[in-house]
Amino acid sequence: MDVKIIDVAAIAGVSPATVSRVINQHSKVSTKTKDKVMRAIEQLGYHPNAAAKNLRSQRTMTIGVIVPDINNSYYAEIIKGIENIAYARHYKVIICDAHNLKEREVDYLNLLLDRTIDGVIIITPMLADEELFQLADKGYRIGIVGKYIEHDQIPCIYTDNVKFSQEVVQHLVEAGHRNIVFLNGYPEAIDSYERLEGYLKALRNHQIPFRPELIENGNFNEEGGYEAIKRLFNKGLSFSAVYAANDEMALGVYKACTEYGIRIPEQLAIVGVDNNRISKYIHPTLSSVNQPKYTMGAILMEKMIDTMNTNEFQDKRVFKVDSELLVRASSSFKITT
Amino acid sequence: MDVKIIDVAAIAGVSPATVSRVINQHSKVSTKTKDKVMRAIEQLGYHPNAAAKNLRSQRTMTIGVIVPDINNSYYAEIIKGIENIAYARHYKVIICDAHNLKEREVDYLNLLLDRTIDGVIIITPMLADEELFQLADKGYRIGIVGKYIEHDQIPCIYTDNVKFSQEVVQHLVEAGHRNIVFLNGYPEAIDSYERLEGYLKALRNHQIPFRPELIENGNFNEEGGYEAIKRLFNKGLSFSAVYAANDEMALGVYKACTEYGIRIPEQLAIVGVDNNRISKYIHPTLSSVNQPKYTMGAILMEKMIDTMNTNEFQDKRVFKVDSELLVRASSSFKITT
DNA sequence: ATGAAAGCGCTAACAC
DNA sequence: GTGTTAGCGCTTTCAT
Repeated sequence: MDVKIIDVAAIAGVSPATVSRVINQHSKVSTKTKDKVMRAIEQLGYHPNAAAKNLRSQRTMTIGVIVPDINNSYYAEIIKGIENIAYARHYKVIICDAHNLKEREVDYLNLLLDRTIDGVIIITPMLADEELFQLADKGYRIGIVGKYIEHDQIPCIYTDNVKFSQEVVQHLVEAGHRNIVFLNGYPEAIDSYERLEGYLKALRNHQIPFRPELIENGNFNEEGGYEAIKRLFNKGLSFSAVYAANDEMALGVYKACTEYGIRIPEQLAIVGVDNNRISKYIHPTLSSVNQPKYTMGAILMEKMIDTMNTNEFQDKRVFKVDSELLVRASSSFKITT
Repeated sequence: MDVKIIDVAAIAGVSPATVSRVINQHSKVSTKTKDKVMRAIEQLGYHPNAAAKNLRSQRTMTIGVIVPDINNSYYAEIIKGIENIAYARHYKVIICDAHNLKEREVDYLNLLLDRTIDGVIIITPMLADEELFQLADKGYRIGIVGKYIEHDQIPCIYTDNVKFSQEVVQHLVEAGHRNIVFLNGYPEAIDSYERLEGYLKALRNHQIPFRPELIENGNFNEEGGYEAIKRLFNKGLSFSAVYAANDEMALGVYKACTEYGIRIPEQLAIVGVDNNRISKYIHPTLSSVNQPKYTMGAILMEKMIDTMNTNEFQDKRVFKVDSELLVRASSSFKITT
């Protein structure tokens, strides 16, 4: 832009300071001068220069969002929640696709250090908690979606993996299953071990003996789920149900079943997690756990903005939201022993 | 950050200008001083302040991307291409979800005016070409994905809707269909009328009479496709195939077929566009046109960055990429008359 | 209620 | 090859 605050000031016959006050609603301006200034702004088509503003005010009104994979509808929905609140509060969102790479996560975190962004929301971080703590301790604003964090400066929102996992297993047990495979993601991921924990707890509650050979790793993706279940099939193990730690892996199980001629749900029941849109369309429809993704993004963003503005956690820091098991065809067959 | 360029300069025993030169690889620095400076930077943990840099250099190294809906895998894939190039070229990407609202598109475009971003890529813009021209004429950098634009300062990339539409219809005709429904999106959308144009051309080529009553609008979404095809069913019109201008609407057709007990593809053949991931999973699998989404995003971003840096279109401005019809089960039944 | 003036931290033009 | 200096355009004391 060529026109700057001093030009507006000249036209309006006031000082740049006054123009600034008008723009930033600094109350202490008479209605008359405010009008003059507004007219001048209008007339010149003045737009405040963001960089100058940022430099002077030491904030950018921009939040970074580090997401493992933007083209995964699970994350996209969370981003949608974040973005929507951002828009309403006049914040901008810089999207950072980490491609599931820790290195990229770190790279993007550096935007904090050079003040490109005022804060960052990390969705299911790969970074160790310790590393996040260090940044927070230095005063950088961080928020976490999808994981509980033990640091009083880091707001976080997550869902109770253990709880819904127990519900999944209970549902399967009630349908008559006692030999239930658990397909987990990468073992380091919080979502993996918490879901595993729920699985184990539920087995215990129902006095079903734990068979470690029924646990397999599928890396949270379709191919991984496909390979994992094939390993189990090939070992000749007996089981009548699969609880996959996400829908992608469940999709892999479908594929393997087609190849092996195994009927779902009569011969094998399947339950996934995420309520991926595909789960409603695939045949048979896939039972899955639905998480309030949009809400998680929205709530955390709201909290981030609030704490950045007040510099205080006036109340809640940790948000735990409930997920819900949606029973569909893939697990709707009762077996009798 | 508390440490600034002058602090580094002091420690290294040089001037701030030299430090700046080192940071920005301004060659004309002796290896010795460069080393000293690097050490000082390291030692102090110095990070250049982005706002100051932006203000001084009049650029933000940030590109805005205005997308109709981020939680649509079609767009998400394009963004992925954009984002990946941005990362490689050290650009940041501000994501702007227009929620299919022209008003929000305009809002986000304003980021250009206050120099928050150096340029903006609009994916299938709602804004009239004229309005885009005006911005470009004022020197703002704009790029378009998914539409041809007639302005020598606006790079654009798009796919040949007319061409692949003809292929779709030809495929259907070869399978014996002569009464083919065309489900289009909102009529104003370029993708709608170009696909319609291809449909009409193909009919002409095959000397099939055009029946206007076989054209219905489905607004590019599942619900719209569902309603549209129901209107046709209810009118008692005869047709044996549906060409839906996108997969979402095709999904709606599936739903209606289930309700009406119509078998796909024996009683009704269906072809969509976008190669939505669901098309591979739904039963029967949906024939669809695959667009090189990722590539479109990547190529355009590359072009944007190049032109922003050289201030010139050294060569190509318009990119036309090919799409490909993927024939699946939903249209794999030959009928004989 | 308003104005004057001092920077925010950096880069680039000009010296040397 | 390196230093000096003058801003980039804005906000914010401190006066008045």
